[in-house]
Amino acid sequence: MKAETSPTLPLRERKKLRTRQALIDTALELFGTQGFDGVTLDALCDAAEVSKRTFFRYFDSKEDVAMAPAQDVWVAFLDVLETCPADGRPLLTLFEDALAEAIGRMPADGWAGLVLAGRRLAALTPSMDAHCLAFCDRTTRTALALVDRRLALPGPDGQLRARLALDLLVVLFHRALDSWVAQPSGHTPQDLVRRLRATAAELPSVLTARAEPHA
Amino acid sequence: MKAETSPTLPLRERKKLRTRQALIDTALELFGTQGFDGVTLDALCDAAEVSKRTFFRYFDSKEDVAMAPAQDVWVAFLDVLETCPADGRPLLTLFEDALAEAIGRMPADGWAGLVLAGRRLAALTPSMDAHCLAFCDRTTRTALALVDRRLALPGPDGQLRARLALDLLVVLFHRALDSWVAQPSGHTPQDLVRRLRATAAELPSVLTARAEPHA
DNA sequence: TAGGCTTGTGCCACTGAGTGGCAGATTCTT
DNA sequence: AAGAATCTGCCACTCAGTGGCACAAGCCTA
Repeated sequence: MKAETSPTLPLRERKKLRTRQALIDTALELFGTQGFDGVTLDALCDAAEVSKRTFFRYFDSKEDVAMAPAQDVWVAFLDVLETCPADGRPLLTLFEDALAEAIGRMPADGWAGLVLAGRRLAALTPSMDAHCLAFCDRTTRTALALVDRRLALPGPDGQLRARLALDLLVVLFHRALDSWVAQPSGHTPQDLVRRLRATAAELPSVLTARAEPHA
Repeated sequence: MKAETSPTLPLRERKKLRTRQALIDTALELFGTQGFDGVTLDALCDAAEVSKRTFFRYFDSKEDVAMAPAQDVWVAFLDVLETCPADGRPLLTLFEDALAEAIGRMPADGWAGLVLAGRRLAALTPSMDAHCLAFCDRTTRTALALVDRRLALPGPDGQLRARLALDLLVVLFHRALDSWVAQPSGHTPQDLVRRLRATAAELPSVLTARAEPHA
């Protein structure tokens, strides 16, 4: 990941960004080789040359640092949602488009690799998975409040429908991530968007799909 | 919650069930009055008159004990899914029906109250929410494996569609729980099923619902 | 009903995540 | 250059969760 920071930022802010990024990089590196539970916070802080106290000024938990790149997408998503045109698109399409754009905004050079590392780790570490799901849930609630403020949700169940649409989006994103992570190579943001679209395309048939017993 | 246990069970098993239920009851009672974080494990174990070591022989974590009643539904769900007829119903309907039956199997006398207490707690306690979501995710995976074994999932995307259907079910259940918890009274399993059905009925319109900017 | 056998429990010491407080260092402002 | 604001390091602390071992309670034969 590039450590390059806008030179307009004051020195103090640049240093903070660098420390943060250093923690993310070394964390994912160490976790990747020794496993999440195989690395104590003390060891991580030692490697990153910060005190444990400082670590917790940047991240809320040990899990947090490994999920930071993935969380960036959702922060961007909220930002897109805040400013995107509220035309007549179906709500779910609007959300999909916003998420696709948010993914597109991610830095092209190191982000994908960090997300990949984070997801692979989450697959092996229940507590990371839990934190990830909880984060998505919180983001969903924030997004709902945002949408409720900006848009007129029609009908008495408008709020519920919007919430369901957001829940659906989260589900689609996770399944898209699954298949994206599973592929052997070509882990680009663009490819992730492609998989998101493909997963979304399955949705209508999910509502009606049938299955027969084995022959 | 009834402590009555089948008299056919050996004494040792009956004792275990009683200890387990005592832990659940006192936990939800203490958490309810002093908050999840306001009660240490030592205090809880002291109140339930067991050692901390014993607590962890019954539950994997402090969060676990408060979620036990809610988890029972999903255990029952897997059981229903294992034995239900695999007729031509749409997959999602099949899942819905199975969950409805699982809810119906819950004991009528104290279960609803415990789930209610657990959910209210989860709304205030991020770590409980996280554990709950993670548990549902794990159950989803187990269910998928089960379905894959029992049913012929058609097409190359059959697996994905089944997974999405299960994800949808979990989302529907959570939204149903939300509205069930929000109502002032009448917290019965039957009412929860009613709300699950009502939420599911919204699903088709979610895929196409639109929203306009505020007037 | 006394013997061993299995299984559950209590106790204790330990690891590791996360927090509060304060003193000292670094950056910003004027 | 000095003072204000902010960030960091250090240390002691709480509490969740684990491993190990001795003991006790239910179980099963003779």
